[in-house]
Amino acid sequence: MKYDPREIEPKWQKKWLEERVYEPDLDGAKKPFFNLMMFPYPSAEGLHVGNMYAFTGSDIYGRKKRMEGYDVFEPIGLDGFGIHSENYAMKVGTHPVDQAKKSEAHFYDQLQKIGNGFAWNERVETYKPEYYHWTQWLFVQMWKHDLAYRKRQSVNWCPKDQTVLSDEQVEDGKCERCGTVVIKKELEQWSFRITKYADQLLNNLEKLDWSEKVKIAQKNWIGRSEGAEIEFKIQDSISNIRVFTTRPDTLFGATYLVVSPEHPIIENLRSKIENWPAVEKYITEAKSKNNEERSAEGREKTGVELKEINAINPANGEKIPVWVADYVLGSYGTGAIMAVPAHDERDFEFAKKFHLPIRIVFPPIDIAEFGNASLDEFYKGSVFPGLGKDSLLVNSKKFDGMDSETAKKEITKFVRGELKTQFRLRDWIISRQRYWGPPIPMIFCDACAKAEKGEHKDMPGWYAVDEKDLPVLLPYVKDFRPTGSGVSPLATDKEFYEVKCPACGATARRETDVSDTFLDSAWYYLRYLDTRNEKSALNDARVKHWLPAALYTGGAEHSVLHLLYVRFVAMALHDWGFVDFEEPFKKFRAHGLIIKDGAKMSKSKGNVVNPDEYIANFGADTLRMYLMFLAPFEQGGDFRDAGVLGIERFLKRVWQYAGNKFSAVPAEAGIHVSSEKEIHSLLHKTIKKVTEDIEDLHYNTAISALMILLNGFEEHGTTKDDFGIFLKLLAPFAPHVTEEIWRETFGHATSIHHESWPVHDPKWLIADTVTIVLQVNGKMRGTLQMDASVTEEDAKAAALADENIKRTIGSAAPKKIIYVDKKLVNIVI
RNA sequence: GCCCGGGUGGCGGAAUGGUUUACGCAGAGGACUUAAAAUCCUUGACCCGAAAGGGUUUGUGGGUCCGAAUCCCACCCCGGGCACCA
Repeated sequence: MKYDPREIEPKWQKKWLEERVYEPDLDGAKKPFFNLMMFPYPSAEGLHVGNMYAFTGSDIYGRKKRMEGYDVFEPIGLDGFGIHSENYAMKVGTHPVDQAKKSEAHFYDQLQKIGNGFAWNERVETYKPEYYHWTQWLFVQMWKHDLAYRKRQSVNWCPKDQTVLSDEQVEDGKCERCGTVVIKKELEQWSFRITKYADQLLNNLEKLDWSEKVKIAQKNWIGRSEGAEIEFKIQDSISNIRVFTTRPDTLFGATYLVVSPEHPIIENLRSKIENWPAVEKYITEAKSKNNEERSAEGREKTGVELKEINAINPANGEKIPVWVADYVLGSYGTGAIMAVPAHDERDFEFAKKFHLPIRIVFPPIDIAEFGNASLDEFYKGSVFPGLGKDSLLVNSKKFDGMDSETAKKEITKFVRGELKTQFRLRDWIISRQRYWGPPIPMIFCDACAKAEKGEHKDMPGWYAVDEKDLPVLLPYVKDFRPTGSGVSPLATDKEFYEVKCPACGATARRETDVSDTFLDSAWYYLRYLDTRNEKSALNDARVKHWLPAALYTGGAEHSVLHLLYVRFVAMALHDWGFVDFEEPFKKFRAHGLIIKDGAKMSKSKGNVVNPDEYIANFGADTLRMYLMFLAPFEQGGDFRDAGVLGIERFLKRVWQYAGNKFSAVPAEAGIHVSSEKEIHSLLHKTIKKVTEDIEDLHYNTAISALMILLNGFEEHGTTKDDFGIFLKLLAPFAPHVTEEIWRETFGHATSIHHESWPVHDPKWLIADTVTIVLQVNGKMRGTLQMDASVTEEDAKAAALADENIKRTIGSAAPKKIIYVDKKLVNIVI
C-alpha cells in the first residue's frame, strides 16, 4: 500500500474530533497544561506558512506534554477585529461583517488541515458580541478603577488609515501596519494608564522565563532612568523651571537651560521675552514638524534663545540663558533640561552651534592625548570631551574631588532637588476612529458636563454604560470607511449614538470611537477557559486551575505591543481581585521568522508561500516536519521547495518499513534483530535526545535523531515494540501517519496521542567500548577503540604504541602527556 | 550612535574547550527499468598523493590554553530592536 496522506490525514482529523482526543476536562483536569499560541488575524488571503510554522512548533511541544500525562489545553481563535481585517474588507470590496464570516470559514478550514491538537470546542472570535461584550466590560472596569481617562493631547495620526495610533504602533515614524508616515494631531482621546504599572512591568521581567530578546525589548521600551528633578528660579520672576537630569553631579557644568516647544513657561513669560515673534515662529514650526521632517534635517540642532530671560543655577547662583529647542521633548521628564555641554553630546553640539559656554566638571583621564592644551582650547575643538571614567569633580566648589555617585546625592541634596525615576513608557491611547472594533462603552451628557456632574470629577459629563446594558452592539453601518475627520464612521449613525443620559435623562451622546484591536487580544486567553459564559468575563475556578499559562508561543514582533498590553491588563485584573496572578505567562518563547529567498515574505515581493498547496501535494505531516527541520524553532529559516523531498522520503520509508515488516507478522513473533545491543543503545539514546530537544524547542535536531534511528532500524532490524517507541517519538511531529500505523497496521484501539511518552533506560547508554582520540601537540593523529574500563596508564601506553603516533613523534621524547578520561590522549613533544 | 542575535562545505544546518561539517538537500557514479519517474547502493570540505598519509580550513587579525568554531581583545560584514528619552 502506498503512503497517501490525502487519504489518511482527513480521516484522522475527523476521528480525533469525534473522539474528542484533544479536549481536556476543563474543570477536572489533574495536571493542567495551558499550551497557548498567539491567535491569528484572519485579515489577508488566508493562513500564511509563517502562521503554520508558529502553530506547529507550539503543537509539538503540547503533544509531547500530553503524552507525558498532562491535560493539555491548546485552544485557537481568531483576532478578527481591527484595521487589518477592515482594510482587507475594503480592498476586496466586502463589508467587514460579511468578510468576517468568509474569513472565519476559510481560516478554520485551513487550521483544521495542519493537524494541530486544537481544542476545537473552545474557540474565541474577538468580533462576536459574546466576546466583545467582555472587552467592553474590561473598558468599564478600567474606567471605574481610574485607569481609563480622556484627554486632549498631541497624538500620532496615520493619514492613510485615518486613525490615531498608540506609541507602540509607530515604528520609525511610520504606521506599523501600512508604513505611512505618521503625523501629529491635537485630539481628545481615551487612554489607559499603563504608566502606573511601569515599575511592575519592568521589575517582574526578571522573574519571567521569557525569550531574552523580548525581555530586553520591553526593558528598553519601558526605559527607566534614575535621576533628579532640580528647580531653577527665573530672575525677576516668580516662575521657575524644573528640569529632569540623570546627572545632577554635573550641575556646576550647566551653562544654559533648554525647554521644549510645548513647555508652558514660554506662554507664561511671553510678555518678558524680548524676541517673542521669533520664538513664536519657532515653536509653531516645531510643533507642526513630523518625524520624517525631523530626521530629514539630519538632526541638526535648532533653537531660539528666550531673550531677556535668565535662570539662576541653584548650585552656584550663576545667571544662565534659557533657550527653546525641539531636541528637548515635551513628553518626557519635565519637558526642560539643564544643558551640560561638556558632558552631553547633544548639548555639546547645540552649544557649539550657538556659541554657548562649555565648562568641564569631569576632566577626561586621557586629557594628555590632547597635548597640553588648556581646557579652553580643548573644548573649542571638535572632539567631544565626554565623561572621563572614574574621574573626579572639578569647577564645583566644595564638591571638587568628589566621585560621580556620591556627588549625585550630595549635590541634589545641596540644591534641594528631588531624586526621581522617569520612564519612557507612555500611556496607551486606546480609541480608534474606525468602524471595525468594539464601540467604547461610554456616554457623554452635555447637560451634566455643564453642571460639572459625572462619574469622574476630572471628566464631567462622562458615564460608563451600565454593565447590565452591555454589550453595546456594533451597528451595521453601510459606509464603514474611515471618515478622516477625527471621528469614527459610527458618528454618522444617529440611531447608534443618540441615547438618554443615564444620570439626568437628557439627550446624550455615545462615544463613537472604537477600541484598539490590541485590547481584544489583551485578555483572550482568559476567555478560552469558558467561551460560552454569558454571566461573566471569566470563570474563576478555571482561571485558578489553568493559569498562568505554562507556555506561550508567538512572534517577537509583538515584544512591545501585545506582550506589554497583555501583561498590563493582567496586573490590573489582579489588583481588582479577578485573577490571582500578575503575570499571565510563566514561559514565553518567540519563534523565528520563515523567510523565502532571503527576504521576508510579503505580497509586494510575491514570495508568500501558501501552505495549502504543499499540504495538498505532500500532506500536513511532511510540511510540518519540513518546517521544523529547517533550523532551530527560535531561529526561523529559509523556505526552499527542494528540502521538502527529504522529509517526504523519510515518512515514506517509515511507512514502508512499518508495512513490510509488521503487517504480515504476528505481534508476538517480532522480527530478527541482528545486533540487539547496538540497536537498543541507539534507541535509548534517541529517546533521550528527542525528549531533551523537544524541551529546548530544538526540533531540527530531534528530527535528525529520528532519522538516524530509522537508518539504524533499516540496517539492523528491530522489534515491533521498539518500532512502537519510535512511532511515539515521531507522533508529535507527524501526528497522522503515526496514528495510522499505530491503529491500522499495529491494531491498537486507542490513539497514539494518548500513549505515554517513552522514557530512556540508562543501562543501554553505557558503552562497552570507547573511542580514544590520539593527538600529538593537539593535532589529531588517529583514534583507538578501547574497552570502557580503560585506565589512564593503558590508554597512554596504547597511544605510544600506535604506529602512526610512533612515526609522528619520531625520536623526540614526550614532554607531557595529557589524558582526558575515556576520551583523549594528547602527547606534547 | 546604542543594545541584542549571527557569520561553519555548493545549500539549510550540527557540534558551546577535546575526531569540524551529524542529519538533510543538491551533485557524481552505479543497480533496477525498453525508457523515465520513484526506489535502493556507493561517494561526498579543499589542496598534494596511486595509496598509506600529509597540509589547509569555522568572517579577519591577535591572545589564552597541551588543545579554540567554542573563552578573551580589536576589526569587518549580515539580520533585528531602540533612537535627540537629558
